[in-house]
Amino acid sequence: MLFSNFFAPTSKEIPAEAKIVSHRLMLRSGMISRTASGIYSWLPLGVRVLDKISKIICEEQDKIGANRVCFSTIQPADLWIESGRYDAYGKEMLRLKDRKDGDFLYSPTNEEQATDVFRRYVKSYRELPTFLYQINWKFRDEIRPRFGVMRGREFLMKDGYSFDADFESAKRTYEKVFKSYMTIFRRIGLTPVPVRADSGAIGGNMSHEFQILADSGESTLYYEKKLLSASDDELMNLFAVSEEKYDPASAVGKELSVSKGIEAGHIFCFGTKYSKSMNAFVLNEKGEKIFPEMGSYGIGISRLAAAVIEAFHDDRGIIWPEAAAPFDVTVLNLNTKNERCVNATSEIYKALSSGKEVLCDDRDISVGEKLADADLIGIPHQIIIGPQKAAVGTVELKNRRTGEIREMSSDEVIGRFLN
RNA sequence: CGGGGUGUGGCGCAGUCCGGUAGCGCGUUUGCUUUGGGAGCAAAAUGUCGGAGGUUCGAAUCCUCUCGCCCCGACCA
Repeated sequence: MLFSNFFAPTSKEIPAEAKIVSHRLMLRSGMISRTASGIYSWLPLGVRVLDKISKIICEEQDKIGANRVCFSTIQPADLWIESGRYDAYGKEMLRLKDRKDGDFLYSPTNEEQATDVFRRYVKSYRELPTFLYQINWKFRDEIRPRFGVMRGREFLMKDGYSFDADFESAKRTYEKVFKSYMTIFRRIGLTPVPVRADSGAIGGNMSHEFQILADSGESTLYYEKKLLSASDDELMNLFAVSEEKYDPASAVGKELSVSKGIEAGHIFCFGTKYSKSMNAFVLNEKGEKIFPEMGSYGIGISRLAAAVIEAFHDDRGIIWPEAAAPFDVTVLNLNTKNERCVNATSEIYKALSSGKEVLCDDRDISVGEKLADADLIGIPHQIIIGPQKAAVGTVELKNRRTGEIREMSSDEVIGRFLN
């Protein structure tokens, strides 16, 4: 992609509305654009990040036997009246009417929808466990949206729903998801802290939140110091809670850390609440009705995009971890009128485009502006082509993460990325 | 919903107290220069001052109502 052809409205002005660094950088780098309070349009840079994160999530969910679906975002009220949540959900649910004055809603979560699909098609215990997930936009009419997409009203969430024949099986599924989530966050380059949580409106008795450590986080976490180096099997049994559940008496003798965190994921094992209320059953080997033990599992993808920025930035801009980066590498031609620079840029750009996502800055603007944009957008690797070095046949490769700059020939830099 | 702010060219703001017909910086456009860290010079364009009503010879400014947005609290991925 040529920068001259790329829609990324960058700005050096700090938007007045943005109070936290990720929100500022998302606006300044042209990732998002505000439509209304808590509602954002995602611009090309932002969409690329959402796609990168989504891809990792899909790969890891598929590995544990989850099936990707896409539920309707508009749902009839009847489904929610059946589960009892139509009234219980309150004003956070956006309610709509169609032309026939029928009651609908924009889904804030999908236990009902998942249970409805399940009960229509799954009739036998032999088909369990069943695991459906989707990546789709949700709407919750939050009392107070804030911090950009960190707490938006409309947000992209991966939500999964599992159906197991009995509690033991449901618990195994829960543990598989737990590990899958740890892998997902780590692949994105983040350090997740799983804490025991309340199950809130979803209901149930087993629940963990996955918190990303960040000073701007809204949750306060208390957890055993050794948690950050524990294996996944040990993790579930270590002491880690958010502030609301923290009771100093239960932590005596444990060496605790206290940090702020961003809740990026939340998993629940809640039993038969929905299968029973919605009459979703299968027959067991004796021909008896059984109501599946359910779990639901969410990751806030749009929030995660912001959380990654909270975790990885400096005073110049974003520093994307490779797994979430909108492009793999950016090629910066510092002088578009210098023949050597133009040739080297074109050669490198063409070579890398076959195998990498490359953003090539071919704009005829000042050097400082290009470098500033490159840092602001924060693509992990920058290939810098300027007249001084090009004259001796070299370019510079800068690692945005470490700041390290290496001089190498065009061929070397191409080889570095296409090996 | 309660409390606190705020709304003025694309963005950031001044002007509001003390009414007199809108200004600054950035960005944008054109030309020239420049080219290794948010360029220089010159010229130019862009505003129904959030909206409605009122007071007045005259309203960004005063009054009434209204809407949007931001921050602090309860809720959540």
